[in-house]
Amino acid sequence: MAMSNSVEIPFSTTLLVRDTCLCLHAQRAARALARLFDDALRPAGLTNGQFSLMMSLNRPEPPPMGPVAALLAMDQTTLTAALKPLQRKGWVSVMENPKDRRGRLLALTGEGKAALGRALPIWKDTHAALDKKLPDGSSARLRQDLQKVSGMMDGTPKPAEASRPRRQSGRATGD
Amino acid sequence: MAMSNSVEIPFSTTLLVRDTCLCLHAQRAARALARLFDDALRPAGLTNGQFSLMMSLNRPEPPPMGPVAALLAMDQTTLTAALKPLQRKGWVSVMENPKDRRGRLLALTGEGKAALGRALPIWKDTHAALDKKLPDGSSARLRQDLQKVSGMMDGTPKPAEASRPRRQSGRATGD
DNA sequence: CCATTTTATATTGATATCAATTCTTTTAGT
DNA sequence: ACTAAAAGAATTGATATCAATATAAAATGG
Repeated sequence: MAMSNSVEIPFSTTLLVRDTCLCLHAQRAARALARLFDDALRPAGLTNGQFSLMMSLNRPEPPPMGPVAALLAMDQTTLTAALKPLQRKGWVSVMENPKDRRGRLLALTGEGKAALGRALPIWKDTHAALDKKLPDGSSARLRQDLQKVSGMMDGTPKPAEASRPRRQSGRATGD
Repeated sequence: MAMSNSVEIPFSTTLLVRDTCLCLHAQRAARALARLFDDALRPAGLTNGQFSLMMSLNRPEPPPMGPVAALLAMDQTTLTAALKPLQRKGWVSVMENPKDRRGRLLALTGEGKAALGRALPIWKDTHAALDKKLPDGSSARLRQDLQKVSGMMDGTPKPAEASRPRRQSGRATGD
């Protein structure tokens, strides 16, 4: 009598989702590429994410956190957390912005630049090998398409909801 | 004697990496898509990853863990961890395989199927909206290219290294 | 049948990710 | 200046991710 009415989604639907879901495909490819670059960069003491983050800090002027998080399409709190191990290693310095004491300015240290310099040729080789393994033109096309996707969701908050709270309602309850 | 010799990577290199790194582009797009689907699926009490995982369990026969992890291109230990909250919710059952008592068989419960059924229309709508926002043909092309990337790294261990240890050497030491 | 190896999964520890919240500082409005 | 609102980050708590390792059971080779 329990009768949860087991809605029985057809297997064909499962196959459809499995084959068409862009989000699933993106997560899979992201995991696979992360492992590829993590393995390659391990001798340099960096993960793929740390490499990208540190490279994004290699600028003429130390950037504040907000724009860096936006560039990497990650939550600001994720960036705060990601900086911790890099600060501990002495590769990144986080200093108060004298012009706005709420803000922080992020900069590579000398050691950080050296580590990044050691990682760079590994990145070059790994990426070149990846490019070569992909069918001609795939690489550039994929890059553009991925950029479209991340660009679609970033800065442009649809009108009709300007300045919404950080996110809608309570977290998933899952009764 | 410290002499870290601050290798000064040119800013142009930073821009090159930022613009061409497939791994970075994949991570950004994956994060953006994850947020999109997480937000949409929240009322159903699922994240995008939980949705994909549960959908992959909607089969005629309960699969063991290995193939599911491979399908999702995730580490087996990640799958073990990902199952925990779903088991707690009573949406997925993990049972010992009577044919091979090392293994586990994964199955959706009735409640799990019901939850997945509630999430399905949300996925459909979200994905349709996403497709519509992408330039014509981008969606299918992106899917194919992503599949090539994840497929490139999965089952086909190059010869000349058969049965390598789970991963090469020690973890990144950092310095 | 027993010892060795291999296979399937779990555990531990570290980092990554994000929602919700809090704290501080700045900016706006008066 | 004073107050209220907004902005930038940090913290907390939960899940995700993976390397290294451990455990158990099956397969394999005498």
